[in-house]
Amino acid sequence: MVVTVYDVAQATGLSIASVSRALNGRPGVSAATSERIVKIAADMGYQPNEVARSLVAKATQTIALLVPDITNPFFPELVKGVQSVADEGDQLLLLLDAPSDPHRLADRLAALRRKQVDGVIVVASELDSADDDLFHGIPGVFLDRAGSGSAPSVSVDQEQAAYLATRHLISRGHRRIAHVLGPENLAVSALRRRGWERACHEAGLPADDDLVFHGDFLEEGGFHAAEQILDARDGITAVFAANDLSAIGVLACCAARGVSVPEDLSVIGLDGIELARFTAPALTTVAQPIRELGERACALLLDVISGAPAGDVVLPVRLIDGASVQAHSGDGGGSPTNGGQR
Amino acid sequence: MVVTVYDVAQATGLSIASVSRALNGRPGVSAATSERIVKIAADMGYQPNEVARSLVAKATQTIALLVPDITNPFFPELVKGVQSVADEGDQLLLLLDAPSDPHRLADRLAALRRKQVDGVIVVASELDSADDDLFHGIPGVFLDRAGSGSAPSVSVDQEQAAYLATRHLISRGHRRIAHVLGPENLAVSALRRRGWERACHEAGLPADDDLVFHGDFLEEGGFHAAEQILDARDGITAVFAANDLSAIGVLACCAARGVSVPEDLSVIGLDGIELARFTAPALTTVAQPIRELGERACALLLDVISGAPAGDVVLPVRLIDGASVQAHSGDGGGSPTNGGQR
DNA sequence: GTGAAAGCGCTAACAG
DNA sequence: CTGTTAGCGCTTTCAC
Repeated sequence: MVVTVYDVAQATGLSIASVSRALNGRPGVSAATSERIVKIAADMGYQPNEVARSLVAKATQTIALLVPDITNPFFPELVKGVQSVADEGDQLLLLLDAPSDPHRLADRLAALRRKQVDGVIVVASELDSADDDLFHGIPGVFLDRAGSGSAPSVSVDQEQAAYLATRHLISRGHRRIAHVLGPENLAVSALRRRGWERACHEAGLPADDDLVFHGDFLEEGGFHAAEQILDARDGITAVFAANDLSAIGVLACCAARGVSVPEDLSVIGLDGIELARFTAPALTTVAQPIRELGERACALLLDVISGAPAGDVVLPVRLIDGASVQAHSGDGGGSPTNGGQR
Repeated sequence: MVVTVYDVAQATGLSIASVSRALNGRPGVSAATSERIVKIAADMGYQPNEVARSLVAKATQTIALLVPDITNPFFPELVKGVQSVADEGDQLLLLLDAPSDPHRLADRLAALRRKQVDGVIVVASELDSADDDLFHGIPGVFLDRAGSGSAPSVSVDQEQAAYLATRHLISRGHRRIAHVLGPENLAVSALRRRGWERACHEAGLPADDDLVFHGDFLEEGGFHAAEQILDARDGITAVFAANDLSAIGVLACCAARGVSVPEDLSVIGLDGIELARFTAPALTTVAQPIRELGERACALLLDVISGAPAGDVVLPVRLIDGASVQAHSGDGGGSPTNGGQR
């Protein structure tokens, strides 16, 4: 039914050894025979069985990427980055969703190990406990989570990113800045909150619980948080949402209630997803170099696999000026605001 | 280094056959020994090598999902659907991006075949030529593309969906309705355009080239198209964007130019992505049952793999009322519009 | 340059 | 109930 090296050997009248050599371009066959073998194999529609090959090679040319929630636009952009270098390295990329439950995550990882994947990248932004040797022997790297010891990582300084976002609002004269949290159990959420706090404290501004609103990194949570912010109002003139999706939820709520952004309320996000350019108004945000994060992570993994020394990588963020932040009448330093793009 | 059945056999003093039986819960071992084997194996940290197992089983318990552009939010939602039933079926799901170039697509498929995946789902919305036996022997199903003959498919009636979207605008009194196209080379684009045309013609409305604007299924293209629409204006009071992402681009452009939606221009999309609920204003759109499409496709594939008879599946769409469409002063029939949600 | 044979780790007859 | 023995399809020594 399916044609194997045996069939090719028989058809050519040669041994499977020669066939294998020829098909893999390995030396030890005369150019002439090699050519003949390749041609006949092609004619017969021979396709090597990678499973058999992997069994002897003890390598599968396959790496896995575990992503917490493919539905969040941040991750697909990350995937693109990983994909591009995986392709270059001729590795097949398996994308799968990572259970947030560390126990189930470990199971998935074990399954991958049994499948003999050559390496694993886990996007651990939404993972809390940095669990010891999650990887249990297989080469692995963490993406979007700072050094957890057990494996090299590629990430940005989340606390700093949040700090910068908040600084931006402060420089525009805002004195009461609300923060929409990420999911409470995540390390990133805590880091981003801390960055916001640091910026506020440093500027002598309040950063107490009254200014903190629950969120979930999704539009829904941002929308909800905004409802509460708008209900309370409480002198708040700006909000720093823990990520862009939350910020989009905030914008949606404002629109629904006729609160105009940035005139009545300034909004800043964090992530720099593509979509942020197409909100109304365009979202001001602190962007992570998303694609590059993916690329570096994959390159790093390839290094680890080949046994090269590998250290942690931390990439810089940068502010992207949209039209969702406006100078507030207060004092405040900073240059005059960009008043929107219309 | 890695522990194998041999090591376990040695440790228990039994044969590899018994070990294999016990580990797989197959009959032919006494409960007592079986228990002992399992325990010892666990202690030793034994992990079966799936590659070896696959070689003999001639099955990998793995299916692949080829998606054109994971960056378009439509697809991640689809993935979720597929994932859920793949999990139930204990199949590992490989997600990979499908080159739009049919030649490179064929290569990818060939690679998957060599990897011995048990089946493949190809999201073919963005594929033009329905190429004969793309699958070349491996069980496969098409997702989001109507019957192409070579493999069963799961889809919605795209022409009808577009027709419904346009009908909705017409029922709100709009008489000059622009259409933002999808990528020109795609079959879906043509179908959606045709649906728009049918609705217009049927109502005695114009559907000529002046009303058709290029797009790319992305925000960018929608934004661009909107610029042209607003520049020309030309009596246009509503636009039907070929997909939600395009519609989002249109909304962004309107916002940037101070054109209010739906007061000055009504906008309707097609897809029903999650995000459509959080635009400003919330997008009115014809929704595909995205998750269910994924679920059905995977279920169908599982059927095909197990040799069960499998027919094409067509799922219904439904209108989701947002706040981006408003009744137009003209005549028009239909019930009074929902004036926005604020 | 070419072939015979061993073996990757596992499952599945077939004997005992 | 348990062990021996063949392979699955391929790569790779090791002889010739």
